[in-house]
Amino acid sequence: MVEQSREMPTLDEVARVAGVSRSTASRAINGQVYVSAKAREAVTNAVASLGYSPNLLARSLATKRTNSIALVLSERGDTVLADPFFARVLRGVHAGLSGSGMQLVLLMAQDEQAQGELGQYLCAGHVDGALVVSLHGDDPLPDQLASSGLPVVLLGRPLAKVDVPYVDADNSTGGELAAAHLVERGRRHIATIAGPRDMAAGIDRLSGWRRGMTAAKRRPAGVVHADFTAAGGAAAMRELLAAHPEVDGVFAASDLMAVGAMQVLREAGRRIPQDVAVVGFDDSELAETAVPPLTSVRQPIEEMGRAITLRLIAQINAVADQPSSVLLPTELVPRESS
Amino acid sequence: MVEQSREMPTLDEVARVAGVSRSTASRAINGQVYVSAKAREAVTNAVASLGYSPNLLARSLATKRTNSIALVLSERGDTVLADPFFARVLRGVHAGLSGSGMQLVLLMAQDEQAQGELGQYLCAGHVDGALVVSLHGDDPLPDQLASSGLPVVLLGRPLAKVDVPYVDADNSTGGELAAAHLVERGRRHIATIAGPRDMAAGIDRLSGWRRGMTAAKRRPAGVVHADFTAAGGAAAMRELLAAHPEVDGVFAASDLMAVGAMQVLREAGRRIPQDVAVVGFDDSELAETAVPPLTSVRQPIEEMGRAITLRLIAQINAVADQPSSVLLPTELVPRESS
DNA sequence: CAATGTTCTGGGAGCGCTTCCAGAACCGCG
DNA sequence: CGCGGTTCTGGAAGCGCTCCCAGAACATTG
Repeated sequence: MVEQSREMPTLDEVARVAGVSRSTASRAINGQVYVSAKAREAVTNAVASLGYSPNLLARSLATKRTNSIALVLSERGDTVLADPFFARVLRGVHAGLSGSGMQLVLLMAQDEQAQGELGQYLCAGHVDGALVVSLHGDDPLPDQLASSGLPVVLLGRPLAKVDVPYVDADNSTGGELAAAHLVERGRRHIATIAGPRDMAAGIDRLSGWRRGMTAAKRRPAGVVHADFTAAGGAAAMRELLAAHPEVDGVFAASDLMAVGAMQVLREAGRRIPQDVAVVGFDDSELAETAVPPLTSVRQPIEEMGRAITLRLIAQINAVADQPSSVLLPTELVPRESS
Repeated sequence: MVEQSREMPTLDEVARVAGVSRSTASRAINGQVYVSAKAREAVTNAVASLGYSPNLLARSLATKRTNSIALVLSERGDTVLADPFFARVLRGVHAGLSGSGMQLVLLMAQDEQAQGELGQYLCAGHVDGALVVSLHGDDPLPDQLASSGLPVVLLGRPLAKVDVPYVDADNSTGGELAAAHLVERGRRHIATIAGPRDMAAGIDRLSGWRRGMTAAKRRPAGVVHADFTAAGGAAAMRELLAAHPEVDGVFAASDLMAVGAMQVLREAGRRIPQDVAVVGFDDSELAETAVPPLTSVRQPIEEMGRAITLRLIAQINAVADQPSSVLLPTELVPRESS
């Protein structure tokens, strides 16, 4: 059942059919110089007639280049995959990869134990480099990988100061934009549902929002941390309503949390945006389909995925002069919820 | 910049440090029989002290086993990745993979030209098997792969009769359930927004719905095909309203189309579910968050992803007695839209 | 025509691993 | 003590490819 119906032809056979040596066949196939037109043609024909395609494994073993990179989700895979964020990153990575001839290996740390295996797998020469999406900023993996010499680029600012290049959205400015927007909309009691304290995205959005509030000379009307999920956002909103019933503007650090919050607001009889204006973060599809459509801070996730990929490929090819890290701009997309 | 800081130790070095031959070291590492306790311990120590981890490439070359499988998205990658369907499949695949020690390589046919490369890559021995998610039923890829001897399992019934095992949801029964439900809710003029004619999912849901209608002795009050997107669903709904203003029940073959349809209904002043009951398909997150929450036919997507993965692994390991194909049950999840 | 380059070619040594095979070491037994 | 049997070991031959190197073939000069 597992048998490969036809044995794959090898380079030796190609060489034999073409009447040249294996070396010459190899050179012809790889388009190198110093191959006579005659030999090249013979090899080309042999390849075609045999339906030869090189064994990439063997090639990799010889060249120490695998032409594939890993996308590492350093989170429990089942959780992170539920997040549309991930799909968008993947799209960006895919875009960045296209035309490079590289393949993508998807890896997820499913549990503690697998974390070790993962590092081992990555260092065992199966990939040329790794993209690490590590939502929790204190992840040891990036450092571990980088110190083993594997080219690594991070998506998302790491919390610890590690010497690994990263690409992130300008979360801080995004938070600032949200604050400014709510102020501009005439809101007087502005609260925030912040992300987790152990994720850079959570921290930076919150600090940006704080900066925006300070700049507008406003005092925060409540700060509650949640976990970026809809349920978490709902719980946080309940908490906020209880503690600060006067709240009339909320910045949720993710669209998912914003949607959860809107649900709670609706149940509490608050109209959106008349009674309470809501701003989310991500500008995901969810924001567009929400009722009412959600004002949200757009972060260019696909772009980020693309950026880390290009950056990694450049690093693998030892292109010099790479910026160590990049923040991509965020922008506010006003809709009807504010 | 690309240098691997420390050269990876090889099996030879382990053997030398342990004072045994390479063969013995290999046997010890792979836990084979016929290794003396003494030798085994020496090797174990050497491995630990050197920080050795086997080069999987070399191992694969020797064993002709790569311990990785491909997930092939035989659609334009950027499109398919936007679909939450895909994320759920991936989650299922991931679950199915866990504990098997296999890795996942993600492949997408980005364009016509890449389609060929893709097939070549897959057959070039880089993976032990392939999962093919091919939404358009007339995709030539599955057949091509299977005939090259590579173990392949499909997600989604292929349109052409090919000799490749597949796993799909019982779309037909799902459509039937939707019809029966709308009838039971007392709807008299039931229409459907069907999926594309060239996808098995579209065809099967429609035929099931037709069967359900016939069983209830009802005549369809309109059938419009759309493309599974929200915009498509909206356009279809407009068409339906124009042609059949009396419609009071709609089965949309995807949640996305259902949401689009609901938008149009709302704009047309129809109340949901009082004036028009709506049933979707997928039971996605969208169905839960829609306003009003959408009655939908649940298909166990994660389960399907898991099933194809287990099936493929079994096939790779040449486990006999595999059912050729499987339909997983669908069920109706009633919510407030009907 | 010898001398000097410039293409082009095949042999062969790897890459790091598994695995076959033949033989060494050890076991208990008559 | 010799003998068949079991357990263990190292040598060596691959897996399919790349790439170095020495030399062959050919072209170009004085």
